[in-house]
Amino acid sequence: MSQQVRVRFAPSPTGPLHMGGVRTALYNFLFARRHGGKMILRIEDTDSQRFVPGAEEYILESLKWCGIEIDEGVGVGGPHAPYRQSERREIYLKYAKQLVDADWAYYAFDTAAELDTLRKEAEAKGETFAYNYAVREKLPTSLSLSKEEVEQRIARGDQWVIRFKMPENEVVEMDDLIRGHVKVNTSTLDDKVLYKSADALPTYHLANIVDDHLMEISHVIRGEEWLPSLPLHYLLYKAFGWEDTKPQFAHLPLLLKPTGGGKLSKRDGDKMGFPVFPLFWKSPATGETAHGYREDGYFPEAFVNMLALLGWNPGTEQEIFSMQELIDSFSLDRVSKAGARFQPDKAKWFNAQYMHHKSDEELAALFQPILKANGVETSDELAGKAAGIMKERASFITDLWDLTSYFFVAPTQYDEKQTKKYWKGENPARLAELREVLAAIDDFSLENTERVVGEWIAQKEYGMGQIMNTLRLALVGAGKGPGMYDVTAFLGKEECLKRIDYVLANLKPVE
RNA sequence: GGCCCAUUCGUCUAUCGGCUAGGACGCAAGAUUUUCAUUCUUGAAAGAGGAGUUCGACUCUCCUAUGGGCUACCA
Repeated sequence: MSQQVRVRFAPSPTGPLHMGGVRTALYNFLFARRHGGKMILRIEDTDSQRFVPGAEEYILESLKWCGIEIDEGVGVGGPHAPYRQSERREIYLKYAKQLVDADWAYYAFDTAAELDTLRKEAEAKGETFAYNYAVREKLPTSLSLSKEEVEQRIARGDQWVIRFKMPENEVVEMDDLIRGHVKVNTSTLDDKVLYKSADALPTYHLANIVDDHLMEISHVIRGEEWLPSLPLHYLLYKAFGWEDTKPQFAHLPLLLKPTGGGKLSKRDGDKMGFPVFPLFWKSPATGETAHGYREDGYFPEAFVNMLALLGWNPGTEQEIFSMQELIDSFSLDRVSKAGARFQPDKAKWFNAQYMHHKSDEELAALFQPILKANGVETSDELAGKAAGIMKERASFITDLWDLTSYFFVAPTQYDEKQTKKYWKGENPARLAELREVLAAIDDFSLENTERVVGEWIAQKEYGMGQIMNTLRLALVGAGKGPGMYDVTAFLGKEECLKRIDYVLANLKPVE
């Protein structure tokens, strides 16, 4: 790449950032890092109606959690500040007027209500209303009105918009890094609003092109939903005379629902029990809440890894990637063209992989808050040890409590099935015998206990399964858990004997 | 309706004209295991349909079908 790579992630703060948005941000970030370029965060808050308080903070926190670093933009500043479009409003009018002066745009005075009736009338006749070359000179615009009237209307405070004057019957030829060559005839396009006087703000199209130009963006990597407006954007670059610095475009495939049709939405997550947002979200307006990957026990590395492989592949059979490995292998030409259906099972699998490879120390740090929430005060060492023993069986950090609680809290209730199966016949008496065997052991390490008990069972010719499961019932309270000697070693001699004594004294054998 | 994009196992995908179509998730069976998992082995499972180009097409072209996106003074 000859010029400096500068990419941007430009979300609109209209709600929590969707995981599809996170993926777009991730691909931008990977591309920037891969090419030694800059990642810019621009907030596109040009819709004053849909602004949601807290959404911007949510976006920032989400990116941070994922390890997507911003080089320039909202939150960090930079040479092109401000990076919030609402703080750049005075910039856009000048450019909009420049387009009017160059006859690439015009003023339109229709009200929303008037346009609405025009649309309805057309619909009634089985047609579709398009604001384009066919009607713009028949409607109240600066193309049909006299110069004086236009000035008069503006002066007296009539509301107006500036619309792009879409050429008639021209073919726009575009190149997309993912989709290749695309052609569109301009007659199928309409005169998009670029600027609205009502809130003195541009629309997406104008603000986007102006800012990308001003911020020297080299590559626009965004969702496929923007492909239909690419011709407009191409024409805008042409109208401004910026064609030689026009960025390259890459339109990403969409993330689709796990089942059924359409793109992934919040509702799917609620229905099928998986998050569609990176972080927990509570709507300030409605109080509605939504699950987040973070709170649901996902590791950010796993979430990012899973997201990266949804629509991109490295061309090898590697599936587990650290962020650095993603950076080293990412390339736009290995992004697929078709939409990718999101699969919760695969996300879970990725998380389990990371879970299995975490060190005891890392797990301890993540597990401690959960232990505390369950009223357990313990050392990081023990928390990590318990987590380490059981991590192979867990997919999420949140699974760990169910898997390890008996390490920290002695059972007082005993699983019915396990009790029925093993707390009968000779087993209670054998457990009493085993208690004495254990009591005589000095070195209570896993290996030694295993050896001593093993020899005892062999010598007495007892059934291994009966003995071990009875012991499991006493120590764990159920038929679950890791290897029995993992439990004895963790608990220690004193606690083991205590739990056995409790069972011997309190649990009534079944007949 | 119009415009645009897409189409390989159920799902994510590999294949850039030579294929016995590979991997992963999930599923099934088996092995391991004192429990539950993990792990390992094996298995079932795909080129939307039709024309063309070619010695040869999953790969190229066209048509059809299907899916998706867009069609706001929202992004």
